[in-house]
Amino acid sequence: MLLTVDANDKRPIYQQIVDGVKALIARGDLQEGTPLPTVRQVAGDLRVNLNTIAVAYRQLQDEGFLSVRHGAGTVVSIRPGRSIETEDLRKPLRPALTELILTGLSDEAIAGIVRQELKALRLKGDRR
Amino acid sequence: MLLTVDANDKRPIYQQIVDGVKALIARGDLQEGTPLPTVRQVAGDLRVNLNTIAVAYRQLQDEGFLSVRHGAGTVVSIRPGRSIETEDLRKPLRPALTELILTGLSDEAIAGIVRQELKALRLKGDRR
Amino acid sequence: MLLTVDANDKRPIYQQIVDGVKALIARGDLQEGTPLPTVRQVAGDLRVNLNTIAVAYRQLQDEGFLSVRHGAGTVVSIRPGRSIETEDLRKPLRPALTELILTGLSDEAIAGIVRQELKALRLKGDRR
Amino acid sequence: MLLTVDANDKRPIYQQIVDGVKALIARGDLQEGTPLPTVRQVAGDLRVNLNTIAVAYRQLQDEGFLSVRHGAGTVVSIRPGRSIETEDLRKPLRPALTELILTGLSDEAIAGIVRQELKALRLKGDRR
DNA sequence: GTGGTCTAGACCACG
DNA sequence: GTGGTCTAGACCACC
Repeated sequence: MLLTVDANDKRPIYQQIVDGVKALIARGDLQEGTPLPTVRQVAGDLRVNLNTIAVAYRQLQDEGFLSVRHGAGTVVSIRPGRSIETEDLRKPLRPALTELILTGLSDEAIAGIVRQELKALRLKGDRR
Repeated sequence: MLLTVDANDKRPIYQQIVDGVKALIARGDLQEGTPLPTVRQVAGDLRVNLNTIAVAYRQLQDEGFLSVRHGAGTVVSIRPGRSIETEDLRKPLRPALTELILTGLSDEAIAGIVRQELKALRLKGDRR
Repeated sequence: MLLTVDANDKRPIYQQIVDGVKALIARGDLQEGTPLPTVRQVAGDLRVNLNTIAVAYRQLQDEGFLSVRHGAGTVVSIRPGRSIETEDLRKPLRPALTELILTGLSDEAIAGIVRQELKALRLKGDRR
Repeated sequence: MLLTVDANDKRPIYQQIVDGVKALIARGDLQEGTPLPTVRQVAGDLRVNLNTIAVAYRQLQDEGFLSVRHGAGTVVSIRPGRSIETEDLRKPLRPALTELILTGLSDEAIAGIVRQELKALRLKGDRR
């Protein structure tokens, strides 16, 4: 698996897992139907508590990104389970963009950074 | 008062205050030297405990956005408190952009949304 | 416990904790990865309120000396949080040195005192 | 007068005044018998509250550095009014030295910095 | 169990 | 009157 957890990251571990899986799906590394490692295996690899991984998988399932087939493991499922409002998608962008503005960067410079990040997030197979 | 707190927001109250003040500075509503309302006043307006506001003001001071004079008030102070690395500014962007990608939006569409948000975050003069 | 608080000390309690932990790190008693006692334990040992210790730990985290994991404990983490300018390190020296000068001590005598203090502040190995 | 106050300094204003006068005495710019400007004048020059300067003068008087002659103003008085224990002089040195140690500087390097500072504090007539 | 946040209320230091 | 600190006690998020 390409997942990692960073102790210095301010996000809780379960959130890092959730975001990590989403990133892998977004870039195409994980496709519809791809089986995911078991909770136990991820927990062992990342040296993290079992419950933490279970919470992450549970949230991914709630959001419709994972499909749990009883006795047959977990597979990726692209169809989102809950409807998303664009406002909810824009909100988390704002504090991040505000920080960039406060460093004195121009709108063009910030747009350039965003374009770089988008490119990096879509580069299939780009192991961090 | 230009600050608000939203009970539904997942960020803690003090963080909402911090982000709110930064946004006001970024858009030019608060300029260098502008006095801020007292801790007690903000606390009263927002129906929030005194200490919560004090924590927010303290963090803003640590980051160099406020200059707090003990018995006197608080004023905006743009000087950078700690140097920020661009990597630290890019990281919070990624989960937000990933969510946008997962909705199926194209890079162009996402860049358009970012441009809209940047425009909204700037008020007085779109400088640069 | 190696930490103490002195009611006669003019520094606030949380600052004494911060300085105390830094001193333990500087002398090598606390090394990278060493777990720190929990907030509750320190609070109990020193007969001080929980929040006061939490404030100290938080400041140490902001300065990059501690890595706090939410549900897990706290460990020492030497990585620098913010870059420090030498000028900021020299300033607090000046009032202290001025007081020594005013007692009539020679530069050599003062330098001797400083050397003594440096020796006392280092324990494990006087490296370098 | 050569006194200044810095809003960004963490010390309270009255303490900056106290330290400033002591520094001027230590470097010889103010000598025994030298008259000091009135509280009112200093307050006006520094654009600071009258009471703040009065508190500073009061503390300097308590420590024996100022002598107030009723109706004849205030003059410098080198004989310290209260006995000083060396331990009390060493204590404020420690947090400052600890910070220097934590940056990784060697004892020699730190001693060098101290020597530089001592030299600067003694340079008569060196306007900051 | 851990740390994080918030409240209510108190007292002190500063200007 | 301002901000700074501290307490006691509560509830929540995380592991």
